[in-house]
Amino acid sequence: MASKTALSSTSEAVDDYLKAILELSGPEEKRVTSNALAEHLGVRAASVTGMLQKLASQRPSFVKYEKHHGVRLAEAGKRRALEVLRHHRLLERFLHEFLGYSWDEVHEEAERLEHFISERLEDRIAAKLGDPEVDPHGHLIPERSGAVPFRKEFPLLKWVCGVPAVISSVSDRDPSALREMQRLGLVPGVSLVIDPGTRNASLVIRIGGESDPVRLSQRLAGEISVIASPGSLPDSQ
Amino acid sequence: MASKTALSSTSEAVDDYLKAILELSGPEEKRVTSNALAEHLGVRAASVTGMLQKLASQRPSFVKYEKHHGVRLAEAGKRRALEVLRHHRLLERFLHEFLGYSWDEVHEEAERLEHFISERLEDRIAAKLGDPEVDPHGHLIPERSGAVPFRKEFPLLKWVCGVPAVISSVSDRDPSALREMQRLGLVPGVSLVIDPGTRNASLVIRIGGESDPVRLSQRLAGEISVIASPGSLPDSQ
DNA sequence: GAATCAATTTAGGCATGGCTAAACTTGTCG
DNA sequence: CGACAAGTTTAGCCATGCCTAAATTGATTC
Repeated sequence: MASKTALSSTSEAVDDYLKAILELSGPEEKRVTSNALAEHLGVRAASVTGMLQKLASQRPSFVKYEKHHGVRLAEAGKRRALEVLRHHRLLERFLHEFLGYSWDEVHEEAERLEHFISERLEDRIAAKLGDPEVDPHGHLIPERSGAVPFRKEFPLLKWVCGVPAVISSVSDRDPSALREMQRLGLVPGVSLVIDPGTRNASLVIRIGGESDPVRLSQRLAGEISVIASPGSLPDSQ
Repeated sequence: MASKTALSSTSEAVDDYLKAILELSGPEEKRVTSNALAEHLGVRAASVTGMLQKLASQRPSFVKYEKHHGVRLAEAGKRRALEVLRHHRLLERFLHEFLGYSWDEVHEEAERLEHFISERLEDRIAAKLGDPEVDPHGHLIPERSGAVPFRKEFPLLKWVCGVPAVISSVSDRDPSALREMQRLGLVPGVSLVIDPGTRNASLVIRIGGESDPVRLSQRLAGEISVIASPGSLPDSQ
């Protein structure tokens, strides 16, 4: 490798660590433990420690790391993590919209390519798509500037029985779950209500305006996030 | 890395070696020397030796390598090299046609992405483009099956003065040369004739039907390949 | 305050794919 | 034949990023 972007370039592995920290630290930007990272990334905790030490000691530093007390993103790390996340979501949308990829196929391809597309390609794809705000799973696409769009959403499993909700997003990690959701019509934008017949292990819901209740496994329900159905709650202002 | 394609997967580096051997060995599949590979790849000869030993000792073997006597592609290596080359040329065409990339911008982006696109994406891109036969620089795109299209073409520098020719392809490696060629209208499909006024160092040509002669630096002329203008030579049969 | 346990870090290794410096082949010329 | 130069290979080193096994630390709990 002769001369890339020179200062503080990132490898695929580094990208993956930064993305994982971004995701696991959540909107409150909590510290993330080595173990949580190890599990999320599918590597051993000792490998995580090694990488965190390297990321923390670089100039500019990608993470703030305190031994035995977890890690959080520093400015440069957050910037790169958001850029890669933007790549991922733009790619998913592009593959879906222009290349006939199905809902459950986009994630894997985007996961590989997100590390390697240039700023130029990122821009061309965004332009071709008309600067979209969400990916095919309903996740918000970070802006080019690094601004982070935010939307308060709730796990379906914690939603209140009887209150109408709209699916805001679904996890993109499990293709078979995605196929099942598509079969049931559980896609972002669809409204539903949790039925009183619900037990602990699984959820009974009514989808859209339909009257037939559907039983949802906890595994599937756990992949879905919702927001309040517009108009269902008085807007407090 | 847990479980990829398992048997004989390729790294970016391996891909680059195989592509380089394919290119340098030419249609006659001559043996390629370590030095030639080192120069082409921008690494030291010692590094090449190490890699060739590894490639030759794998099962199935990617190359046939004899110490001190160069290397040639084995079956598996040729298959992978052609696949990567197909990726490259399809990507160039796709970036040019669908994403507004200019002639001189496509190579760099395609060079990075060619290693990472799946068979599925390769197929979708090919379908979207209508299974094209050439890339934006006029190079033939290998078929999915691994079949190698072939066309006898000649370096413009070795073409005969006065005989009409058509540009069949131009090298994609030098963006500034490509911009200059585009400015002059020297793109694949354009016809030209070498003028008698030609000296050793540079070429004088007439482009298309125009009467104004143009002086071409040897550097630029060296990037251009031509075929006989249809009808200019009696078809011997 | 000490024992214990889980989480975490250190120590030491492995594979990949570069590098330099030093040896060794090969082919050519006298 | 023999010597030399160019080309090639070997030997030994570095960085990345993963691993296992063995410390170590922090947070209880008595």
